[in-house]
Amino acid sequence: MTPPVAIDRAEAVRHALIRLVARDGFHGTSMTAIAKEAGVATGTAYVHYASKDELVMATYVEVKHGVGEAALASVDAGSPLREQFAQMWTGVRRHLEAHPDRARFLVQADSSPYAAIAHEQALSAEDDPLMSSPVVARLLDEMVDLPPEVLFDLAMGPVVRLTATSRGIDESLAETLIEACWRAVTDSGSR
Amino acid sequence: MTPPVAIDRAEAVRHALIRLVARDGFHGTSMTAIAKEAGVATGTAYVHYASKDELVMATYVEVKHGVGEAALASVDAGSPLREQFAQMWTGVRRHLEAHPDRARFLVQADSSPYAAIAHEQALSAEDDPLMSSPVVARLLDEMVDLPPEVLFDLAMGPVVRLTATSRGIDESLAETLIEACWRAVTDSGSR
DNA sequence: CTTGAATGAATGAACATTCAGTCATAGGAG
DNA sequence: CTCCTATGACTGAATGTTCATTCATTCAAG
Repeated sequence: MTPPVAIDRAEAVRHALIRLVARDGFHGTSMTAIAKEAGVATGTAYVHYASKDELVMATYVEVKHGVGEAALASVDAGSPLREQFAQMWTGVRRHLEAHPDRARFLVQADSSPYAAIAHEQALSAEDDPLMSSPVVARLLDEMVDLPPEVLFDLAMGPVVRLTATSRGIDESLAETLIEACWRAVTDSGSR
Repeated sequence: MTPPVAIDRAEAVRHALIRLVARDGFHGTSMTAIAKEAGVATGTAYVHYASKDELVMATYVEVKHGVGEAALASVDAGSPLREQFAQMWTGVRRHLEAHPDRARFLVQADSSPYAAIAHEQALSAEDDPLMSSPVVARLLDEMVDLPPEVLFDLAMGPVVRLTATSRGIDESLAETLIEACWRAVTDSGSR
């Protein structure tokens, strides 16, 4: 008769970090505030993470993974590539619309010095579900000759940044934007 | 016989802020460190700015203006629109390559809560040299039916983010990217 | 002499991190 | 089954540091 769900305090701390960074930025988010938001004592965060930086890293990696999974989960491998692209895009859109705090956390973490450190350490490539997916590999093949990170920025950057905004994305905006992003990374019949 | 250039300490403080945020992020950049980097006393920053937030705002606005001016300065009003776009893009690229710290500062400020506050206060529209330019207005007219901020993100976002990166942009990457960005915001002969 | 920029030591608040102690649980001994 | 002990998550007050901000004072220029 264990309790139906033992509280995962490490997760509570990570999610509190996401919420506070989304609202107040990295400056203005203290460990004290995180612990309070998570409903946990100050010391508890340090049971699970050696330092604030380590907590931020772990959270960043978790959020990135979540986005990657959401992207892949919505792709039907039988569809044409252009269709697969729209499915991925929409998968990410829905995931981030369901978790707008993660979008806001992500854009800030991605453009902060944390991102550089994280990519050196944890996200080399095989750790990233997107990079190691054959579905994505086929899509990248179809695209313009540009480094993968640049292609990601062109293809998926706008969804992430827009869901992080108060504006949000309605159906018609989504449709127009998917087309714009596809056009950017693809160059069907030119030159 | 005034000294050839009286030191503009307010500017020195702003530029120190940019350098430190570029290296260490907003967290990890203290007023003490800024003053030291600027070669002034701690109190001096407060002679010119009422608070750290006000200093950040002023710096953010200055950097944005600089990018806007660099964009416009390189446009030849007689060229075809597609050409004007490339000129603007290249103008921004060169400006940020000459000041990589500003690129790194900009991406961080733009995705932080500071950006939202700044846009409420100082950058309504008529303050933004880009938004009030007829050249830009004609370009926006030519583009896909999307909100101006989204068009900016698609058209110029990649330059800013890439110059903020260690990777940098070589000539061939620039050419390919300008085409990609133009394709994104424009939809000449489709449907 | 007056004015206002510039100074940097001083201040109190807020910060990240620590740690001595509490408590719930698990497992072995009886 | 009951008791005892060991384990480790959890706590929050305490620690020393660093922070943003202040202000009495100096200084240069008019």
